[in-house]
Amino acid sequence: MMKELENKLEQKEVRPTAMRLLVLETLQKQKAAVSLQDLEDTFEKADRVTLYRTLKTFQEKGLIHSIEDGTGATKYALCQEGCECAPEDMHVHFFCNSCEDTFCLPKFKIPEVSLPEGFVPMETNLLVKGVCVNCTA
Amino acid sequence: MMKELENKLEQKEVRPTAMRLLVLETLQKQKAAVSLQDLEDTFEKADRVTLYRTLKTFQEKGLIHSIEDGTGATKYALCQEGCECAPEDMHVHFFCNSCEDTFCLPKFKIPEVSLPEGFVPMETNLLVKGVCVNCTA
DNA sequence: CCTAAAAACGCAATTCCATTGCACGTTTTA
DNA sequence: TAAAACGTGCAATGGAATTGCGTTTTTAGG
Repeated sequence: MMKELENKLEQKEVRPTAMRLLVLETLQKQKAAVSLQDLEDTFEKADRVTLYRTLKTFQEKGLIHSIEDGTGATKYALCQEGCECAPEDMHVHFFCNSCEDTFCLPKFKIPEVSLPEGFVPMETNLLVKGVCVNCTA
Repeated sequence: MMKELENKLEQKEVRPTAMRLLVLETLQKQKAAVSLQDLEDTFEKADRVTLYRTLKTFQEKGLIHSIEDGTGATKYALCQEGCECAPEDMHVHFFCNSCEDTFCLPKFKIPEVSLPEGFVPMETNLLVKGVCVNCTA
């Protein structure tokens, strides 16, 4: 199983260190996006900066993407299957006002947006706030 | 002219102090959204906190709205005519990667987004990043 | 196998932005 | 006009992101 994680890292040209494997494993388990603080809480022994740089590396290599959900803390999420984390492949993020979790909704594409003359779009982020499926019950 | 500004404030139940009139006047002149830092640079004599609270008041009273453009600093913009700054009246914001200005595009509505079963949307923010009309030349 | 170079890590410290507490002056209102 | 409410300025705090640098670990070459 660790082998799978190793492969995943190596495919993206990220050297599979112990720390990185653990972080990747954790990210895979999550249903919601995680913040740096969340990771710190998960790995109490690990250094904040190491985790920070791990996330940064993952992001640069296209393993994860970051999300600004308005809470002030950046959240991170692995892209699910089918999502390349590429700018063109834009999906929706949902922030739950109740549980304050942020979800990545790769299956729900952002509709085309019309812009004024001369504005050239490169990437698009759509953040929907509301109540998530776990909190509507 | 100052009278107009005064009226605008009073209509929103904001008492027209000297500082507030100046800030409002400045905001009206802007084509792009401004940050607290921008205001500090404009009014070097004014206190950061006063400007901060002025913006906060304006926002609470519905004169302006805030924008998170991913730069870390919150930007603020007056709503143009026709925009009520209400959650339902959602418009697009455009961040220029070149000049790093953020524009409010009230004429361009956010298309309806479909969400998974059980997710209830309440407000929506669409941030498009790219190159603005001033930088495409 | 050994060593030099490169990469990752850990700790300390800094920066940037947002926010709060409190004292003081001004405006409103009873 | 006195009390209360409000606005302003200064000092200080807090949270998150980020950098510097020395140490450890890993990699690649001899």
